[in-house]
This record gives sequence, C-alpha cells and structure tokens, in this order.
Amino acid sequence: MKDYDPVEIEKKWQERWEEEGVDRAEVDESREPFYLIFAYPGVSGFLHLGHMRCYSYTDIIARYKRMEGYNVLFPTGTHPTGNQAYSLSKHLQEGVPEKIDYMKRNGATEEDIERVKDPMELVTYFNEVYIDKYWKKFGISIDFDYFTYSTREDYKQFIKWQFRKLKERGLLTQKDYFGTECIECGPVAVDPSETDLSKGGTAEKQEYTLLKFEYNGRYITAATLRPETVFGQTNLWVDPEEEYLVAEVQGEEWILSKEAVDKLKYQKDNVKVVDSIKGEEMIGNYATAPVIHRDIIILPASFTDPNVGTGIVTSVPSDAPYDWIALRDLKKNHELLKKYTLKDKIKEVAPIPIIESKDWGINPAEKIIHEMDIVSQDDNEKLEEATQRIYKSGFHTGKMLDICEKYSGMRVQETKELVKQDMIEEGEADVMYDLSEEVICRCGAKVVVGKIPDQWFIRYSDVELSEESKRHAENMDVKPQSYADNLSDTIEWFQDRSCARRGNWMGTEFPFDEEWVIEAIADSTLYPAYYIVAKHYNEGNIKVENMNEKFFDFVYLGRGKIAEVSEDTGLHKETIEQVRSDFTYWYPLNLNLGGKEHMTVHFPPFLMNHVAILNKEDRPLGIFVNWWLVGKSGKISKSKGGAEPIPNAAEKYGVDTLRLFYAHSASPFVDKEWSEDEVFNYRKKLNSIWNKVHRMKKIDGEETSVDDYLRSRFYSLLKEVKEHMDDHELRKAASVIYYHIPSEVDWYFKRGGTNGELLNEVAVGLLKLMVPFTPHIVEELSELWGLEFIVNTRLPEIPEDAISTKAELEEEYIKEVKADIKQILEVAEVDGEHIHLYVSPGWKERALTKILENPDKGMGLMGELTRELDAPPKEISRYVQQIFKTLREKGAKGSWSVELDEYDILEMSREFFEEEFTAKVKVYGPDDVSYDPGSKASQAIPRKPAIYVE
RNA sequence: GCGGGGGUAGCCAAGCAUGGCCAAAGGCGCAGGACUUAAGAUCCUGUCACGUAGGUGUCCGAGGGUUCAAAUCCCUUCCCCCGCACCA
Repeated sequence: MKDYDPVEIEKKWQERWEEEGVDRAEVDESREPFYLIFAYPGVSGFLHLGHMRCYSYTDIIARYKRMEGYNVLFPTGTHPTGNQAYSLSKHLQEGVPEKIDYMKRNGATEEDIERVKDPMELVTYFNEVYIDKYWKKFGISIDFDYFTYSTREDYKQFIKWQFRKLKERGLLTQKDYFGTECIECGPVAVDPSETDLSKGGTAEKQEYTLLKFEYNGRYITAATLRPETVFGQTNLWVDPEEEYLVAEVQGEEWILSKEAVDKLKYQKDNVKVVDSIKGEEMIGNYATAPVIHRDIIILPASFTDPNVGTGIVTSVPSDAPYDWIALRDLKKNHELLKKYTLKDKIKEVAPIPIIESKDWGINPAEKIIHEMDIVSQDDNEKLEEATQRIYKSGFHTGKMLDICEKYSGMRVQETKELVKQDMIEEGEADVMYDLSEEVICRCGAKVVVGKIPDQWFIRYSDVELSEESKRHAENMDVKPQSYADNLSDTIEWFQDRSCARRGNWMGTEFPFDEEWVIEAIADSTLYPAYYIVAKHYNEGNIKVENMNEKFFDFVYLGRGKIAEVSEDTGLHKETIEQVRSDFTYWYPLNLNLGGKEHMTVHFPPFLMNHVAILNKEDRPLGIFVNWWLVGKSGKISKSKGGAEPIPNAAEKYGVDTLRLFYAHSASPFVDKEWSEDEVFNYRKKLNSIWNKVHRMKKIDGEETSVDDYLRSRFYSLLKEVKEHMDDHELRKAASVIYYHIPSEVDWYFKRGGTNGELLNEVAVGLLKLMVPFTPHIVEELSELWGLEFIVNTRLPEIPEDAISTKAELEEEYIKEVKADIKQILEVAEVDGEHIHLYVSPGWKERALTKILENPDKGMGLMGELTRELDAPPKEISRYVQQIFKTLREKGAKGSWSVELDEYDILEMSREFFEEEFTAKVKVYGPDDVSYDPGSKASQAIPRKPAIYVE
C-alpha cells in the first residue's frame, strides 16, 4: 500500500480530468439540467482561503448533482468593474512599496508587476491566477468554456442591453444624490473594508437639519440631529474666539464656521465667502429662531466645535444635557457675564419643556444630570451617554407637549421628520450632510459628502417590481432558513440604487449618457444569463457587433421574428436559434451561492433584475448563503492580509483536506474560525480513510453473521446522506460519510466481519459518496478496483431488501449488552473471568407483547396476566410496573418492536464478548437457571439479559 | 434607531423546527495504555459528580411556567455578535 500523498494525487487527477473534459457541460435534452453559479469575484487582488469556502460548497453541490444524474452547468467569470482593479494597477504604476510587496508575496514576478501596470493587463493577469491557481488547483469542476468577465466588450454589450430593458420598464431615473467622495480622487466608499481609505472607515454619513436664524438680514446657521426640539430653543451657543464666515448660499448670506463652508461647497452650488465675523461680535445680540419665531439670545460657549455641524449650536436646555449644564455654568460665571454684559439678559433664559417621555417626564436634561451626577460640561463621556439615553426614550415613548403648536400631542417619532419637512418648505431650514468622524483618503486628502447632480438610479423602490419579486422570493429555495424568512423584507427595504458613476472606473459605458460608467452592483445581477451566450462568443460563433438589441431580445425574451433578427444582426438563423435554445434549456438558474455579505447587496438586485427583465419562467430558483472563514481577530480580508496564498495552502494541507474542513468543521451558516490544527486533523481523517479503504479491498473472506447489519447500516446512512444533500446540509452529509459510515465498518471488523463481496460494495459506495467533497483521493482509491473517473458515475441505488431494521436492532442489542457488562466490570470489584448472561424468561416476553398491544389498560391487565402466565403473581406485578415505568420514561424501546431470538444472538456473539472482555462467557436460555449463584437471572427482561460476573 | 443572529460541558461546536433511548454527536485539549522508535504518527480507553452490579444525582446564560416528560414549547430577564446601501 502506498502512503496517501495528496499533492501528487491532486495534480494527477486534475490533469486527467482536464484531458478527459469531465467538467464540460453540453445541452442534452434527454437529461434534466441543473444550473448553478457562485457569485463571481471582483478583481481586486489575490483571493484567500475564505473565498475558497464558497467555491468548495458550490463544487460539492455541482458534483453531487452530476452523480444524481443531472446535466450540470457550472460556469464562472470575474468582475473587474469598479475601481479596485484600477486602483491597484495605479498604485503599482506609482510604485507604492506595500503593493509591490503584496504582489511578490503572492507569487508575482517582476515581469508580471511590470505588465499589470496596465489595468486591462491586470485584469487578464488575475483572471489567469483565479483560474489556474485557485479554481483548477482546488478541483472546482467549472466548465471554463463559458468563462467571461465584466469588462470584456461582449459582456458590455449584454449590460447595455440590460439597461435598455430597465429603461423600457421605466426603472431608470435621475435625481440628486449625496455620496461620499475624496476631494482629490472622486467617489469612494466609506466602509471598514475599503482599501482606499487611510482613516475613518467606520464613519457614518449623517443628515443634519440646518436651522436658519435671521440676524441682521443674514442667517446664523446651526445644525441639529433633532429638529423636533426647535420648540425648546432658548439661545444660541457661539464660540467668542472663533472667526466665522459669511457665505453666500442660494442667494442668502449664511453665518457658519470655515470648516462648515468647506463642506457645504461640495453640497451646494456656487457657495461664495463674502465676509467674516468674529464670534464675540454676536454675543449678547438676538437672532430670530425658526418655527417659534422668537428672538433668542446668542451666548458664549467653548464646547462648540467648528468641525461639527456649523460650529454654532442651538440650545435646548430642557432636553439636551450639554445645553443644560452649559447654561448653568454660564449663569455662575460672573466674569464672563460681566465681560459681555449678560447679567440681566441671562435671567430670562430658562429651559422650556417640550417633550414628555415615559422614563423622564418633562425636562429630562436636568433630571438625568442629577441622576448621573454630572458636574462638569467637560465630562464628555457621561454627557454623551446621557444624551443617548434621553434620545432613546424620547424617540420611542415621547409625546410633544401643548406648546408645540400643530405638533402638540404627536409622537416624537412622527414629529421629527414632519418638522424638518415643514421648515424646509418654509425656507427656515436646509439639509446638510456630514460624516460622523474624520475620513481621510489613501491619497491624504479629505473625504467629504458631496452632491452628485442628476445621478442615475435603478428604481428598486418600484412597487410593482418589489411586490412581484417578493412573491417570487416566497417560492424560492433559499438557504439558510433565516435568510429565507428575511428575503422578502430585504426586498421591501431595498431602495433606489445609484447605478452609474463618473470618473476613473472600469465598466460599461452607460448607454443613454456616455459620460457615465455603470457601477459594480448594477452590472452583476443578471450575468448568469450571459454565461450561456459567452460560450458562443468564446467559440467565435458570434462577435461583438452581432450582439445588438434585437439579438438579446430574441435570445433572452423570445421576442422578434428570426428572419428579421438574422438580418439585423448579420448572424445565421441557426446560430441565433441555437443560442436561444441553449438559453431556454439551461435557464432558469437553479442555485446562486454567495457569502453573507451579499444578503443585502447582491442577492436582492440579482433577483429583482431577473424579475424586471426576463420572462416569468426564467426567474432564479434558489439561493445559498454561506458565512465567512475568519481569522483569530476577525474577518480574513484582502485588505488586512492574514492568510497565506492559496496555492501554498493547497500544497501544505492538501486540497481534499481543505475541502473537507470547509464542509465538515462547521455549518455553512456560521462564521468559522481558521484553525491549522483542525485542518491537520482532517488530513489525518483522510489518511485513516485511505488506510481503511485499502483494508476493505484486501479482506476477501466468507459471509458472516454481521453482513446484514453492515449492509443495512450502509444503505440507511446512504439514505440519510441523500436527504441531507437535498437540503444542502453539507455538514450533516459529510458527518455521515466521513464519520458514521467508517465507524460502522470498524464495528463490522470488530465483530469479525470478513465478507469480501460486501466490503467491496460498501467501499465503492463510500467512495462515491465522498466524490463531491474530496474527489481527488477518491479517484486514486477507486483505481484499486480498476475504476476510472468515478466522478462520472452515479450514486449507488438502495437495493430493495438491503435495509433491515431487525439486523440493525440485533447489533444494537449486542452493543447494549456489551456496554452493560463493561459498566458492571468497572464498578464491581470482581475478577471478571466469567460472564454469565441470562435471557429473560418466556413469560416476560409474552407479558410484554400483551402490554404493548394494550398500552392503555395499565395495571388492569394484571388479572389476565396472572391467569395466563406461569409465574408468581408478585413477580408479574413487579415486572409489569417496571415495564410501564420504562414506557413512560423512554417510550417504546426500538428493540421491543421486533422479535429477537436473544439466546441465539448472544450465543452467536459469545466469542466476540470473550475477546472483548478476555473472559469466559456462558449464555443461558429463557428458562435455564441451572447456574445462578448471584441470583441475577430473575432481573432479566426482554432485550436486557441479566448479567452475572465473577 | 431599523433589521437579523446567538448564549450548550476546559475550549470549539451539533442538537432546538416535529418535547421522550440527551449526561447531551463530533473535534480540540488533557490523562492513561498499546505499538514502535519515529511520525505534525497510528490505535484503543477515560474525561459532570457520586457509586464494591448495569444505578443515582446535578446539568444546556439566569428566573419562572406548561407537561407524565423540557437543552428543545411559553413568559420574564441579563449578556454577546452581525448588516444598514453605492462597498465587491
């Protein structure tokens, strides 16, 4: 026997599969198709072992479906759209040392690096890496004849068609959008995983209501997150030391901090600075507050921050702890009051109650400051917490008090949005966006929220589309259940989504406005439909210029007359009809697999675009979401590194080992922490199966008494595997295949099983079940039987008479007796050289039958039983009670439901017990009490023989 | 805030839908043994407590309840994690 050498085996079989073309998918009308994909990767750099988890799951399902007899289509592509590939290429051009190091670490040569400074070359380079070093290396059974990627010209034709169809359905629209952008580089995502940020990835975009206070023909502006509190305004807070600017905005003059002007410039047109004004100049004066139209006083404060909002704060001391404490401090600060001659004026400034909440009543700020014992306005941490607590309780349980004009009595929740809208309509307020913390681009410039005028959107908010999609989602096969329960809500929540950008991005030119490039989510929704066409493009049957609107209309929608389409596209009728019939054969898509990050990003628009564009019968049927592989300190990520290159890992651990690790170490639906020790453990597991299968091949003996058991168990477990696989419960299936079945084989050997024919049958059956998970080792092992390309075979059928409950229960019985003997030997202080087994007397068996037939009669059976049975009534009574107790506690034991000849079974396995316990074993028949020094025989009951050890 | 997922033995992790052979799979770790002299071995055995006879007690975040029977169902409560949009 050779040793198990994964590296050699995996290379060998991957080559042979490729030669043989076992992954090829051709239309075959006689077979049912099964079409599945995984969410193709964005071309962003090297992938890691986390990605391989999803690809492995997809492959396991693909291979299993093939072995079930389906004609499986499993294509893939890549997705370079967006700026990730582009910016990596740019960084290499610039010679950024970390990026060069990153390339080298992952096996790129100097020539490679030189080459990929051209973004298009970078895409080609990574396509090769993904295909050769990842997918092929992992034995993923993809048919690469269908390969395509989203920046190829043919793919772009498809995307343009898709957008024409969206427009046709009225699903495209234009409106202003406020998005995050670097002031140097343009749009950038603010996201913790974003590689183009050097700071502030966790920042949130916030929408402030910008309140306008009339002041000498100008407006002092103050930003707030709580517009509903305007009714409680008592004063403004201004930093006397700060130099504020006067800016012309929308024909008005606004007073605000320099920093705020800088931000506003990106959000409003023609913002011009016309003047400046020192904070202290305003102190003690009055400005007219919005909504309440009262003149409120401007007071000095030091806690205002020019970076937050406008640098000027409106004060609501009743509800804002900061304001309350600042006001109190100021009232005590005689020096300051004197300096600005506020002594008399400030007396009038007092909190005005506006909201009543369940927890805090009215004037919550004052109450919470006392309760939390906050003494200083510099105690930021406590004040922040206090603000949060009040806000939370106010938002949910608060009601507006009577002074709040038309909003009196309304809930805070509703008032908030309403007040804001009303003020904006009246021209008393505006909207300003800001980030919750400072965000800096990789280039060193600031990231701001900027206005993008006339941004294109896909109208996912469309009611009809949402409803249709939701209805379809209800009937899809979605795993896991938690996501299935959620998908409809996610679709409902899914709002209009911007679908194009300007700037340096790779992607398809927007067909209605060439300045725009379609962005990455929007061009990756309908693509499974395109693989089928891509194959024809790859084979040269169709060219880019043939792929016009009529062509796709015909192929995807069955629209148009073939003669016209042929003329319009310049393609032969047969070609077009061939593409169309391929599409109708393979579509709809059966399963789309992707990581959990896609739950609210890719899957909803994937589904909705299908619903919006394709015919009803072509809507996708299933979604499978897998969770992540994580490192010790969180997600394994491209940006943070942390994982070794995939090809190295493949050789270090073995591909089959890794695949088994993915499949078995955790449910697909939880995050799994990477653990090298665990991976090696799976290597050992495969090693032990390797050895076991060799042993099974070698042993070639006669039939034995345990054959029925092994055969029955094997097929019972096979049935279980099928059930699990039908539910995509990969882990449970793997658990049966790699643990339960081998342990049944072990038991068979232990019990003296030697039947060569049966062992061959079970071994080959086991190998077939292993194919989807660990195909390489299986091919190698199946050579022992002279089988070639076992991956192309069908799963074993379950022979009609193979499953025998009786055979299984007999062994179960032996296991129980064995466990009982063992326990006794552990506890009892005896030598244990002789073991006596007493089968329960005949009358107990008969009584049991009677009881099981009349389970409701209870002790009422006693009379009947004493009459019929030849045993002392006292013993019968005790026994019957015992049986009822067991029935009540544990239900009808399985072995009670069939007849077993216990004496026979024990006698047949006497040798086994003798070997197990190195003891002499004697079995006594039902009414044989010829030797019973321990007086144990009477304890025997059916399926539980009495035991005496000495 | 909105939406979702969890808390199971030293650790990781099944089970929970459909209550009952559940003291609770599997793995890791730990302990003991076998085998060999090398391998990241392999194979047994044990790993809640007590117990001179196959038993008993306690146990699945905490507290209550339903039931003949609860890790599983219901209520209350504490704690942890994730997604929220132009980011693939």
